[in-house]
Amino acid sequence: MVNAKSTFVKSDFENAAHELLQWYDQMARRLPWRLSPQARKNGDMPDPYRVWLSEIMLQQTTVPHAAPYFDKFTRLWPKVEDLAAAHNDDVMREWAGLGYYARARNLHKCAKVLAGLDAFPNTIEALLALPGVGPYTAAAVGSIAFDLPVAPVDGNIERVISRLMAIAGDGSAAGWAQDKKEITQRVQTLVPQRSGDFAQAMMDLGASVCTPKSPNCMICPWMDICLARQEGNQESYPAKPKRKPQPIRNGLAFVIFHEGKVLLQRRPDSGLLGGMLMPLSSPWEEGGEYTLEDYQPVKADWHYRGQARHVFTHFALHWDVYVAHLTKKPDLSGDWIDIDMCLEAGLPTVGRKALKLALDA
DNA sequence: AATACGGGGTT
DNA sequence: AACCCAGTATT
Repeated sequence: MVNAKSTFVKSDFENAAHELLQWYDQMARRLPWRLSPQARKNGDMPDPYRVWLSEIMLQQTTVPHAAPYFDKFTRLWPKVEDLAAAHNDDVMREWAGLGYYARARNLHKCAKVLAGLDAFPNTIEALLALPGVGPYTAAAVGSIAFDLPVAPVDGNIERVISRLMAIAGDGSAAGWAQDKKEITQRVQTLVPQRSGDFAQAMMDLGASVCTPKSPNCMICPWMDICLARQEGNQESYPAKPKRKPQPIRNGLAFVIFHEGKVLLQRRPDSGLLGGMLMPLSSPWEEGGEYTLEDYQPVKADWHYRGQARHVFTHFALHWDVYVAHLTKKPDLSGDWIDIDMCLEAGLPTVGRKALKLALDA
């Protein structure tokens, strides 16, 4: 019974949380949704609404990308009741460009639930019941907003803990699933009294020190106790399965102008870019070939403006952009938006790319 | 367990 | 061009 892993005992990392918190007290990033460790030690706690909002925005999204959206949302809707009272179209428009648009729909749905409650849910079970809140977000909000004795596990913390405790399987999907389970269990054994700061400290460590490539171990508060560093294989952790390459899909975009306006249509609520405004388009199924003749939404004198390229999660789109200036208003459903306003109308990035090509010329 | 679902940064 | 994400919901 003597490999390195089975000899793990809690005391190996007995002071780990304390050492990390000492580092965090000096090095904490200042973020719009965050209370400083000094403020928290004085007994202040953050507004749970702001913590929840930030964590939804930060799902699979970097701090620099999310921060301006957080500022905008809290300016437009300072309290959860304000967000709950907003029109869904406005929420979707303001979210445009952040990606994973189901988050925006669930955010608004969740705000309506929260506005009907007497207090913000403050147990893991109650948080998990909210739309758009999964295991990570429940633990993040629980610890950061309420100091519940739990640790969130996101990609950063998976990496930090897998290195600290040398947790890595064979790199298969099944092996990684097992690793994640073990990481989630083991990190709980480290959680100190200041669980909110501990969670934020691990995120800061992952973001600024224990980076995926070339981690800066020399300035790490866990330098001496990190098992991966003792092995000298920091970068081999975590052992994640390879992602499979994405296929390319082709499609045609149809940007229709009429009397200084452009026609946009709202996509169905579910599925890719759900609920977002976009130019008209052919389908873009894998292996599909679409011709102007067969797929034009209206007979017109179409002009080719170039190809908009965009990478989604599981495929890349090569979208050939055609424009038409119609003198007679076509019989097509959708919203006619002033040309000057259309780039601020709340389009997802791929829609903006196509529109920019169409407006150049 | 696998897939759908954006977008941008780093190397 | 490959890799990395401050994940959740659905199948």
